[in-house]
Amino acid sequence: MSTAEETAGGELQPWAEVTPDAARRLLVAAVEAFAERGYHATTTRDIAGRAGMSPAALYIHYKTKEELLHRISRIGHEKALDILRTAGAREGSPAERLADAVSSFVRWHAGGRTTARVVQYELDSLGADARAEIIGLRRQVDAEVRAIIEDGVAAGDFDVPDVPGTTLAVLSLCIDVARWFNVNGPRTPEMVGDLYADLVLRMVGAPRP
Amino acid sequence: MSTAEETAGGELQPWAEVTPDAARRLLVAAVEAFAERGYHATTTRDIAGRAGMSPAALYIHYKTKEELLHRISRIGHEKALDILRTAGAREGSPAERLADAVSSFVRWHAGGRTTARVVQYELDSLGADARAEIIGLRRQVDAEVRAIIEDGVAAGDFDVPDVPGTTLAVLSLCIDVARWFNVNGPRTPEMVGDLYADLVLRMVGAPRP
DNA sequence: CCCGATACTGAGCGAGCGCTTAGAGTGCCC
DNA sequence: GGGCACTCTAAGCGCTCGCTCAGTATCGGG
Repeated sequence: MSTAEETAGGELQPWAEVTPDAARRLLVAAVEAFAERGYHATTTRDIAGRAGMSPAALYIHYKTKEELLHRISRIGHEKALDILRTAGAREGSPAERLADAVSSFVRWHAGGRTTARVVQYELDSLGADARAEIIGLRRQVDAEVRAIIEDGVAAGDFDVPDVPGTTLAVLSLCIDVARWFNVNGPRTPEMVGDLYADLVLRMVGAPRP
Repeated sequence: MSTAEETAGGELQPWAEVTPDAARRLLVAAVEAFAERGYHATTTRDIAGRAGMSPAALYIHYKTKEELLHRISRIGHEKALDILRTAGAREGSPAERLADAVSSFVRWHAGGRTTARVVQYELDSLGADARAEIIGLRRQVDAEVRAIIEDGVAAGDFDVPDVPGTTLAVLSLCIDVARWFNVNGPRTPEMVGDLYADLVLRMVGAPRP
């Protein structure tokens, strides 16, 4: 996690766990292609081409095209959950923890927009079994954010009439960053993260710095 | 606009302008199929089948499959813009107008989730020319919301450090409703509209009722 | 009563899809 | 140095895609 792990897009590579090297290259190529064109509009020939291999090479490392999407989705959701768990478990007031969770979650969606797009918007392209597994991870993501908001309400720091609804809105706001964020736009991921943390603290009626 | 215009899903039919009848049936079938499976995963045979016609019948009324998406997208964006213009032009304080804009915009995204999904998430499936036209409509949508927020800031009713960023966040929040809203879930479109209007007033630091 | 215009169908074309298979190249252990 | 496991390619199979076209049913106007 210490050495250079950036692509041309300035995106961190959380794919170090994928081995061997050829399998990782194929997976990274698939992430880029799925993010650009969508899962169904991407061909296995396109993925293999981006990885500098023949179309048949894909099937040495993955059983089907859908298995690629499944692995991308699971690793991505685990990373997102990890980010929220880290923010939720840190020391500090509920407001500080919520601001940390939102800003880091948003930074991940903006900075790793290619990955986040696939993770958040291609869920319906998975088969029933794989989709059910991913939905389980999403429930854990939801629970993580709700727990912070409930802490703030219990501590009297937040004013939230509808905790489940507000949790949903906060997550929805963060996730949609992957749809509109433009790497060549005027905002850096850090700027959006700070703006959104402030907006979310307003939404829960927390005292802001 | 007065008589029964509801589908089985309880969704208003804004497709009265599409004639003749067979062309409208094909377009409604395309909206449902695109919303369920996405544009690229939908076949022309599927669209024609849902409309109770042969695959070839589609090409009597539309030149290509993409023309169907283009027409759906344009009509949908015009409807969305119309909703925001109506709310923005009504009488009342900036807070009342913003709450009205958000709640009606959200009701449209939740109640007409099938249409909204296609309109908001299949933009990239359009060709360059059609996409450029739709992006123009989106800019007008953005301008409409920003104008209300600017009015509130000018009147001293709102506290918004970053008007463009907050406008983006408000629209993003509303649009993402089309992704997660579930017709069989616990919330009605009206409940989500009210919740979101309140959350947005908090985001802009407006006095709330 | 027939005629042309309109709306539609059945059959199918060329292309590109996901995926398979036979075989070639490469390195490692004995 | 020979055998073997692993990795990759060239070729192509069966299928479905978007779309086309010749032909049929229907119907209002003369």
